[in-house]
Amino acid sequence: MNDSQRVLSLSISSNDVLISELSDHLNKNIIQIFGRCTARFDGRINSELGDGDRILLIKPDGTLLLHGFSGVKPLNWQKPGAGRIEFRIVSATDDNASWILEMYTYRPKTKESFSIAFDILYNISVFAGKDEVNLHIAGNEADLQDYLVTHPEVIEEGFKILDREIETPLGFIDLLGIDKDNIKVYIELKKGSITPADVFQLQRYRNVIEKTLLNEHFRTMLIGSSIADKSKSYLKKHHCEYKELKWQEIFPTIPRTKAKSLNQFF
Amino acid sequence: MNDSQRVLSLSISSNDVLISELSDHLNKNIIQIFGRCTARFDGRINSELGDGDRILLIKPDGTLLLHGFSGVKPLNWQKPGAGRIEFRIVSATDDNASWILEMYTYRPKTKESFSIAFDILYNISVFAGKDEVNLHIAGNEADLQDYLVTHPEVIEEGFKILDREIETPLGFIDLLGIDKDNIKVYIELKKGSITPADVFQLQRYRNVIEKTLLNEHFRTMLIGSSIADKSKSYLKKHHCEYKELKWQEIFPTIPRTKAKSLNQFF
DNA sequence: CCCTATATTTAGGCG
DNA sequence: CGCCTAATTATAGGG
Repeated sequence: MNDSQRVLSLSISSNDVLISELSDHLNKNIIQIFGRCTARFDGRINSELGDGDRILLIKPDGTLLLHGFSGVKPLNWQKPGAGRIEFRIVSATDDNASWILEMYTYRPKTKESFSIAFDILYNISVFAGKDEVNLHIAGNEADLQDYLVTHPEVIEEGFKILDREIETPLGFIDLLGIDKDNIKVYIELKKGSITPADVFQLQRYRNVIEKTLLNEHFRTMLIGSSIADKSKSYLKKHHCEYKELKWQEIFPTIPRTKAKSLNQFF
Repeated sequence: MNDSQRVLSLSISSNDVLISELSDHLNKNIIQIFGRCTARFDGRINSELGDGDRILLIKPDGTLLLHGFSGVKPLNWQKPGAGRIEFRIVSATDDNASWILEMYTYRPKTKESFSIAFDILYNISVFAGKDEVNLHIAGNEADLQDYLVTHPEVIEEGFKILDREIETPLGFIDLLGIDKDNIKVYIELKKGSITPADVFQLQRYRNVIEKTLLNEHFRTMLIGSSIADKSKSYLKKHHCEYKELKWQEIFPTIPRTKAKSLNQFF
């Protein structure tokens, strides 16, 4: 398929041809249907979507995305792993004057069914392409952990990291360090805001470590970029510490490749 | 705009016209660009996306979605709330033989920049439409909570609900009930599987309630659809209970409206 | 606006 | 495959 054939606009005038063409492109190319529709999803939840103009994307792996005119999340969707996607055209009225394009699929793994009914079709297109998905991400929690191992001084002066991913009976603690006074410090690391769940978790770990270390003095610390007052005082009350690290300020930007002329924007 | 004008395919031959047309449709209609591109996102995280064929959707509210050929999640995206989206065309080579379409936007609230560079454009389309988004969902946790309030007998015979959303020093407990022996039961409700975090949370709450109720006997219970063995035994060890509710079986299906002919699929 | 909690979370990693 | 956890989580709801 050369470049001029990357995009195909399907004719919506002939019903039989349309259904057969859609089937041809399923699991090969992206099928896109723009029209007015209703939808229904049943499975993990039941949802019913009233009339509206939407864009349906059907990816080659079977992913279904039904997008409205706002927001990041689709109105309805289905993950890959469903059975074959079926199309059919049914009469909307007794006199066969108008038609409805229906799509249906069922995903046995999660017992989910998803169906859409278009009563107006504005456009049906097919997109052919290749994408190796070469996505590099820098700055996630694992990267932050790496950074602290090589830059322990941002935690405290004279700080040293002894180990990471320390196993406890309850799971793993991100980091074990030692402060300038040779006191062990167990650290739970969060990229963003500290949630009550994080606080509970650290408190649990503290209880477990207490039993392990017996009378040895030690510290437990949550590192994150922000915390609610309520959580902060709760932590303090339970002998846990909070250290704020605005990682967006300290974490290095990934080196820019000469990504075409993109960087000229900056 | 009548139906025949819902979809517009922009000509990609004239650079100046293209940029001006794109600007015209921004924040009015959905702009869709299908082409070969690279992308870069900086802000909460830094990401660099290598060459590939993708579909870019720009919604009227400023939402940006860059989709590849598989999966539910976009490869890159940006939430609404960014500044104006800018387009420009730059020369890819010294002899001006080929061009690159660049898109850039910055979201001050989260200090995020997002840029995309298309070196091949297969298709640029614009979609006009209206969507009131009439989405009804049944079966989420709030519905399950409502259901238990009116059907407490599914928890235990002779059970009664006394209160909901009980405040603690850190967070809320979903339900407070009383069993057939007049023992108070504090309940944490989950739609799906119980996670270790849920278990910690309930245990914490139990400790807090212990101090409040002093010598009064009480029960604490996690309700969910499944649990790992490890969590189950941990719960038991800490005098917390687990009650399994396969809500998908007990929760009523939402009544089907005559959604065109959709239901004929079932 | 901050804070909290849910989600058809999705997706990845490990045992 | 189940379990666990991070995520540019997104998003809604409450104070």
